[in-house]
Amino acid sequence: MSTVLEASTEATCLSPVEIPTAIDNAFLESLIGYNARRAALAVIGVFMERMAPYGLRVVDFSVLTLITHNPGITSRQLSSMLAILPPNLVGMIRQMQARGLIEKRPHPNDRRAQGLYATAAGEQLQAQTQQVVSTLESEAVTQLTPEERHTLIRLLRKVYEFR
Amino acid sequence: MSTVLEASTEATCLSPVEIPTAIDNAFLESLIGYNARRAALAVIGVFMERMAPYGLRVVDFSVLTLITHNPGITSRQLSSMLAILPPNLVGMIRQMQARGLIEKRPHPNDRRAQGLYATAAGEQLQAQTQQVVSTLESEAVTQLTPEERHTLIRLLRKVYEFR
DNA sequence: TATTGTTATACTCTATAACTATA
DNA sequence: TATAGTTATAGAGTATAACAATA
Repeated sequence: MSTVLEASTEATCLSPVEIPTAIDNAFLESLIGYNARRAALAVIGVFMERMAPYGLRVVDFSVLTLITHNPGITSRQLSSMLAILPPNLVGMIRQMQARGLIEKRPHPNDRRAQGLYATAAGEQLQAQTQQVVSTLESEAVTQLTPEERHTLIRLLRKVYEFR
Repeated sequence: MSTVLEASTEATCLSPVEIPTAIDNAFLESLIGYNARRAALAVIGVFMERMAPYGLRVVDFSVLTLITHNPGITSRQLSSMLAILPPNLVGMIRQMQARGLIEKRPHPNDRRAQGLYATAAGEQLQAQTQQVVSTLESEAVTQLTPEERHTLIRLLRKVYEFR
């Protein structure tokens, strides 16, 4: 994750032919999608750094969190919630199972499905990393007042819930 | 691009073992990064649909826009601005060149570098698609007042500029 | 010695088709 | 006939190493 917007500042030569040194990025910067993406990348970048020691990617944390908070959730439900296609969940789940973080149990009403449950180790790791994420969240919005933070989330929801 | 958060609503069976039907996603939804990412994905999803007829992806539009607004910009500068690694720009630039949208000219002061310039066709396509993007932006934030839109962008900048 | 643009390549992420067992 | 989970695989996106030409 690198700094996205660093204008080159080599003020060495003023060429007769116009070669830009300070870049005009006004239009892209006026777009919600552009700014939302940059903000997400910035936060998620730090997120990845902090999660790495625990061997979790962002998506792993999301999966483990949803399973912990929703014991018995199915793979299909995870797929819907996180917009991950079912085939791409198989490996993640298998890996977390192999690490002893989660386990599968037969679904009581549907023998096709399987309920997913966090193990004690999984719950512990989730609690640990949730704390890390909460701390990061506080830091990331240190520039924002609590009210601004609330406003930001409310406005972001408005943007993605209208579709 | 699918709906990310659709709680399964099969109200058929109330099982004795607790199998969640309405999913608890409260923690993830409380995170700036999560909401920013969802908002970005929502807007960019529509973005992709609208750009497809012009044969441009989001990144292509960004590149074409920066070249149009900064005639003579170098590949290295694009790389910094858009957080795209230099090797991954080569193909894009070659393709846009083959489509007659941009052209390369020798850099006046640095024979290693090349200035990138939009052709007449490139400028026309950029103007067309910028209009499409502006329209989309208006629609995407139709739920927001102009002031809210301004606030949203200001707060997003605060989040990603603090690093 | 450092930088620009490039090649080749590897790795990750995401998407599609098809199968099985159940519903 | 439709759905849950899975396999295999294809494609897109992103990353690193190394090179020639030039600074």
